[in-house]
Amino acid sequence: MPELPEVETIRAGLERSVAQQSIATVTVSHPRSVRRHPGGPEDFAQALLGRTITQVSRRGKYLWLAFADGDALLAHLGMSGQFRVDRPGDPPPPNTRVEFTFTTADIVLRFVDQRMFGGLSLSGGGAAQPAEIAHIAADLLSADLDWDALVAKIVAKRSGIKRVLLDQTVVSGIGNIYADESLWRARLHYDRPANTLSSSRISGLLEHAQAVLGEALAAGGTSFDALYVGVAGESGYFERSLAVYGRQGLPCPRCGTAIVREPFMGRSSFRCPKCQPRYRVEPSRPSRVEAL
DNA sequence: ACTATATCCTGTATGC
DNA sequence: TGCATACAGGATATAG
Repeated sequence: MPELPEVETIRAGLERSVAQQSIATVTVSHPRSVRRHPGGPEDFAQALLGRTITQVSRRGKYLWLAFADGDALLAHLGMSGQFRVDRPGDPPPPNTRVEFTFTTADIVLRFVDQRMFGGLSLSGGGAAQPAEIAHIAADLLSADLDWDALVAKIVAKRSGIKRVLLDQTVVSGIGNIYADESLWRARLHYDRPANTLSSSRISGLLEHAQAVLGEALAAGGTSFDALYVGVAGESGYFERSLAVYGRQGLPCPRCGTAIVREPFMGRSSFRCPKCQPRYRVEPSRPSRVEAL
């Protein structure tokens, strides 16, 4: 599942391949992949012709190709989206949904998406930052992150801490894999209410999350299968560094206890039952009212 | 305002 | 062997 490290790996690969290129042709082979474009697939393709890409940017799990005219092509990979940079004539990978060719580069850019939770859209005036993602918070690797404000926002929430980590309007870029890995490093249970944690504990959790994301990025992301690969089809290799995600029944790398898998928020959560015990509400001590 | 859930989608794995 | 079901989960719409 593409989360921040995977999206950033793809962003960097795209920037190396398509920056300074002008779009020559656009072929949409499945309308769902451009469902957020109001004018439909034909209008989407037509509107992109001749645009020159200046750079490729990212915020959280969104990325966008900025155009010289100030607009942008906004993309989200969803569960299974990929960008592939191929040679013309290379057979298209299965589930290729949109294809681009360029006026000068001898490459074809393909948006591939098996499950089609992802998609592409044209963002008017979005080159610096698309208005469509104004609600997406800064991520833990971004320069404009306000650490203290983030901690304050989290400590005010009553939701389980994992739900908060996954809320892209609080902090962006974290998905199920890195949420579980961060919580394991911080020895926290996923359902512990955020407002039962001290600010320093939350800050520590965020430092762990930042470290996990950075390490995964350095490894090129996490590839479980062919659903996440880089723009040249290469796998990331952070999977071997995962402590808990997908490892139910295997020993916790810290204490040896078997990792468990439990449903939470309609998806799987992985934790060490010994390092990350369920949070118990402190028994409120009988309030002796002195005056009585 | 805040919190939680239903929904979208398809290839793969598992169960009977 | 074949068919049915479960599962993977990011973001959004909707409900409470």
